[in-house]
Amino acid sequence: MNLQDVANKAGVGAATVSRVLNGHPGVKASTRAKVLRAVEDLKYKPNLHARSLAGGRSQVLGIVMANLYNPFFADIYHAIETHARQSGYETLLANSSHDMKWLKASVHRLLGQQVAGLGVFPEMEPAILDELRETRIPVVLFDAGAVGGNFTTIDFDYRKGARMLLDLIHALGHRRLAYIGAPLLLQPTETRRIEFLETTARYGSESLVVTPVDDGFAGGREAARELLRSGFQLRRFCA
Amino acid sequence: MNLQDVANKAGVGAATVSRVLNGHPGVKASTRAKVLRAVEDLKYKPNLHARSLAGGRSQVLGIVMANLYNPFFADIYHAIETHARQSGYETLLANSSHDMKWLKASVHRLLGQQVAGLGVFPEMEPAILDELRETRIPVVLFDAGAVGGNFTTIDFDYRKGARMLLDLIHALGHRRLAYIGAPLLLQPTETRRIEFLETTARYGSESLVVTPVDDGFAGGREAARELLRSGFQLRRFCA
DNA sequence: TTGTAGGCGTTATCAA
DNA sequence: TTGATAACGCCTACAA
Repeated sequence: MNLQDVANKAGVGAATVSRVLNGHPGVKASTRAKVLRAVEDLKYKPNLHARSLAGGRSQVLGIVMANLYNPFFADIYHAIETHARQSGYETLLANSSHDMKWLKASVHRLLGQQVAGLGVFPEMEPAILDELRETRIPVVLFDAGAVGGNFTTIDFDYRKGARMLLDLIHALGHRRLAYIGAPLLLQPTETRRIEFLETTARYGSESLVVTPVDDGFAGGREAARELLRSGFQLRRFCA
Repeated sequence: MNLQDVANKAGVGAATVSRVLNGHPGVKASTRAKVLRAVEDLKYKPNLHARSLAGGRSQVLGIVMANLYNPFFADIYHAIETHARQSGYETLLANSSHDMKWLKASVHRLLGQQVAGLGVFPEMEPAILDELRETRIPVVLFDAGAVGGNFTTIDFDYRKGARMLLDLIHALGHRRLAYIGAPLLLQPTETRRIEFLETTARYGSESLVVTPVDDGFAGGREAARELLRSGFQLRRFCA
């Protein structure tokens, strides 16, 4: 079931069908109608592979995430998708669960898919970064430090963010604080942990740091249990 | 940047490069080495669109989810992806945020992508279902009732599940129960709500049903607030 | 063991 | 306003 079939059914040339399907101007209204009816009748669906092969560039953005479990990343992905749509882009998700091998494979797959741009959130090996730099396609990195060329990066001031949060918590009257950090010792986690310790010390608040093994719900449970064992009762909730 | 370039660089024919890349047998070791070196030198990445156009079949499964925010669905997607990988399949995600228009578009996109199979989790219009039935490609539906042909469905006994949960809660000694339901009045939600009311009545437990407007974190907060306003204090946590 | 050529379904370029 | 026809990059007989 291809373009030619539709063209035959409508009694026109393949090029005309293509023009109608892509909204090109200069097609007589009656011809257009014939084509559309044939498309409808045959329930024709264009082959997207052929389309992007012939067309050249695509309107697809490749997104690589480490862990969609994490609502934080799910949130980011959702935002990206929404904005991409508004700008007429599709979105292609590839998640490599904290595994460098899969990450590499995912990036290569996305490149093979001829994406127009790439957004990468997990930490990357320098080798892949170099490879990406040579592709010349726009890449947005997350927390990757200073970069240039076709690279853009989204960086955060984790230290400041943590301090603002702790100030708020202190202002709300809380004096006994616990910090649950991600299991992987990434730079952002470390930074937040340090800020937590320094700020609670400055306030003279009681503090406790818990680092679960798992980066997910199991880790959360584990951390909560350890917290309770350590004497952090949740009295505040009980009025 | 294409097969022919690699072939030229390696001093062989395009077909040989293709054979090497696809692990076909019957290529002299020395030739294979030459090709691989050329691939490496040129940092060649095969065009996946051309590949699946020429190759015909694809090893890609299309998955449509309503809401990746919801950890339940994120979990399911993750499981699908893991198992698909183990069976040599890629996974293509399309999420249509509870919007029938996007759902339809997503399904069409996936079909255009020539997926080998489809997994659809949001509820579908009968029209799309009919369309899918004619494509002849295997489709797995979620809670879609009895189907046949190329359709398979995963159904749940929500009633029994709810009862088992309530029995457990009762056995643990709880006598004051609240039910927070999804905002959309889907069949499964309704079924669970009814079972909740019947079982709590049977046990003579105190019960309350809350239905937030939003299907997400905001809805959860809303529901929790309403719960607390209604006198459901969380005393059990305070020993 | 390797190369040549035809075809996959679409878009784009010409003529007509 | 249309219709052939040549790419697009790859795979796969078929030959050599």
